[in-house]
Amino acid sequence: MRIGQLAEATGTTTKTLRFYEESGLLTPAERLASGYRDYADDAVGRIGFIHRGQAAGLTLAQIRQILKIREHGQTPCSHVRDLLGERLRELDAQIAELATLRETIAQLHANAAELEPETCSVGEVCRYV
Amino acid sequence: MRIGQLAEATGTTTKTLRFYEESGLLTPAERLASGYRDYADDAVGRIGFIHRGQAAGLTLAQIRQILKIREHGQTPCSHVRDLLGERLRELDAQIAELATLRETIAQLHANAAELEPETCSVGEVCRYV
DNA sequence: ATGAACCTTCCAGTACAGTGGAAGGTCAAG
DNA sequence: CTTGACCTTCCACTGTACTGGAAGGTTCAT
Repeated sequence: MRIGQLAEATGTTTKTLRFYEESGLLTPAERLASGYRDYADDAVGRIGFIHRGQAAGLTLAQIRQILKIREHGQTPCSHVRDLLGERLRELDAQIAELATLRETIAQLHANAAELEPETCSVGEVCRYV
Repeated sequence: MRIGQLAEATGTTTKTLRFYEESGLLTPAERLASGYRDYADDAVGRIGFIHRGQAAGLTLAQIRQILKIREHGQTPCSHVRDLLGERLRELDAQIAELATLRETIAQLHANAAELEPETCSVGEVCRYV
């Protein structure tokens, strides 16, 4: 399978696939006599895994770690469990932070809807913020 | 006031202040005979505004817009109101997205805590993701 | 034989908000 | 007079996940 076909099969671009190879997410593909990359069918599964990992909020660096462990013949299970747990804690923190920010902004916005521009003093930039 | 003193007074760094000037967030400071920047006292307030704007989740580009309007002698009130409203909508969308992602990951994590590594097939990278 | 569609490498750029470091100028204290 | 703290400019780099484009090679159909 050539790179364009693989890109189409996995819903991505040839640019991205070359970028993944360069980033160590894909093992360098075999080459045809022409120099074209020639992918085995299992590449589709590997790229699917990358996409699912991304959808689960893992970074490419984390996905690369998992793939490396798999390549060393080990099962990356406990590592994946840890990564997911970590990601869960991060998400909770992030959501809490955004919720606080949302309340702050909602307050500012409510003030901005109420106060009249005339009450702005010259010395400050904007009394709403 | 020299740049180091202003940095200390506002809880930032000289690097950042020069970066703000270059980015058009601060009007270029007066210079002493030595070439050193010499800030007026109101610079503290302006940098405070930048920080409050950031704390409200505005980007430097948005803060710059507000400051430009103020510099043109206009009151940026309605613009600020719009920016805050927009930011509020963005935040709501972002929080909803993260909440969905959180549930997906919580599910994966629960599976990962339950299933045994032996059930991993060789053909897939990781049955948890 | 020629044009389209595909592939190759390499270099550079995107957005965001800074940070790091080199090479050199200025000022006050000892 | 020199040391140290401070300042100047300029250039490059951080991290994330790609994207764009140039210059050139390959394959296949017409």
